Amino acid sequence: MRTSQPLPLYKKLIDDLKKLIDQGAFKKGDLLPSENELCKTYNTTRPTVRQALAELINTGYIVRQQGKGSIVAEPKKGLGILSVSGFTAGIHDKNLKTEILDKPQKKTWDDNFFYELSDEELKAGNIYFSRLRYINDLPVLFEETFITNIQLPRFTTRNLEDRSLFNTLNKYYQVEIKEGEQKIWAIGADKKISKLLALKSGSPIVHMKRKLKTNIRNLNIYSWLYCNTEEYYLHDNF
Amino acid sequence: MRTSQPLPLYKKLIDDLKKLIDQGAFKKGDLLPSENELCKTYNTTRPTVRQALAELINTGYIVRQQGKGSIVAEPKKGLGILSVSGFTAGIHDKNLKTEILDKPQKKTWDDNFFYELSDEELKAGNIYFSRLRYINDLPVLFEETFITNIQLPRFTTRNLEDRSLFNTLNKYYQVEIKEGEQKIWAIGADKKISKLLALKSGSPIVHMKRKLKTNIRNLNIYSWLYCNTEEYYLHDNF
DNA sequence: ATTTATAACTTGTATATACAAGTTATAAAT
DNA sequence: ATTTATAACTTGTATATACAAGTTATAAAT
Repeated sequence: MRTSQPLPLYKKLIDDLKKLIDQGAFKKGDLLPSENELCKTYNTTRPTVRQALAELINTGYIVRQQGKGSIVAEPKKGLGILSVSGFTAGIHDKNLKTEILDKPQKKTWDDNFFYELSDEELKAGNIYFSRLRYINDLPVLFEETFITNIQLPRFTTRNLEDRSLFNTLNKYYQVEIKEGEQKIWAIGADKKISKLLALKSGSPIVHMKRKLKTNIRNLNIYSWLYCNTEEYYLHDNF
Repeated sequence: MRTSQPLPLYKKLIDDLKKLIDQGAFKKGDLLPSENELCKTYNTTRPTVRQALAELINTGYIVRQQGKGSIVAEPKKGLGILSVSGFTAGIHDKNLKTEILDKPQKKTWDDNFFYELSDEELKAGNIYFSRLRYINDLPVLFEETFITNIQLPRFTTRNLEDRSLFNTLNKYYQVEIKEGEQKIWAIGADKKISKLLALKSGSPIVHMKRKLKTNIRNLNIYSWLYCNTEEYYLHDNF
């Protein structure tokens, strides 16, 4: 791979500060070093430092208070993507299980795919896989995923258990989710879905179709979700 | 009311540009005046202009492209709040109708209200109302709303038809939505809901419970939604 | 007519600086 | 001991400027 050009200073500052907060060096409520202190540390000037801090405000890492400083906050939840929550206690990692039903495989797009596809996407085809997620050994969420097959060498051999899809894309392929959309319906479970989710046929389930756009042109992630909400619900912070 | 201090220049720029885009003077895909042109018009310098443009990027009004300019975009939907969309054509204003079923009225909180309430909220009570929304004369969304009754004089006399709840709160009471959460289920419509939404009893509908926090302490907006998704779906951009 | 180079534009990153305005600890006055 | 003023800090807003780097229309060369 070609060595990429050096990061702009303000982006390095963003990365450094986010890392420090993520790692717990600064905890919620703590004051970040003042703008002038950061200027000295990074040998730069306030406009550059403030450019970085603006990004931390947007992503919810900090709030600023005039006269006081930059206060570390709870980072916002990611992108309005719904997570599954239980009615009672929080769901611990060990109560979550993911089963791969269809292993990642190269496919061509269906002729009447729900979303409109660009010519580049049509040419590239997709990588398809499906997963069934369990909470406390109860099947709760069936998910089919289509990823445009662009710049994803050896992806079909990756391990996608747990919550690792976004991690894998980010770590090995530098893919970041930029924005997206989701559509939501309530439908009656058909035969296949009711069997997967251990429900009576026709039981109300939440169906979602999502399109996530990434930082790489034409590389989009599409997913169809079918969720059993008898014991759990879909949850979203914004 | 006391005359507030003059708006900072960059905020005036934000307001002006947003207004121009909202009013359609610049349409999706159009190029905004270049930074240097805006500098001349407002008799200021690029850092100030860029401070304003940064805000427009964050709220999704524009995207910028190096070498080209600031391109007007589709503004992001607000705060991950789901809107109702049709399968076919876009929904025009005249196809939307809102019927007030229960007029705004002061109430006390239910003993086992779904969300936990602060002592101040319990003491203040709430303003309750319910609305039924139609698209093309089809009842699609039944919504019950509870607003903590704090600093809302004469609210029960306000007109809440159309999409004006947030506008009313903002315009007359300076209330802004800061953050929120939503929980989503698929349920079978009970007798009352199925009648309101003109569905067979037991038809799958989307049920949401939402809590929206505002800039005013203890003033929260709670709403229960019941949505008929046979002809339309809930839609969300993020 | 087509290709190539260039000039003139655009936004991206950065420095250097100034004063306004809010917060907080300290020193001075009572 | 308590109050008051001040100094030293913080972020907020703004000016002025410079060069890098991407885009596009135009002019020059072929």
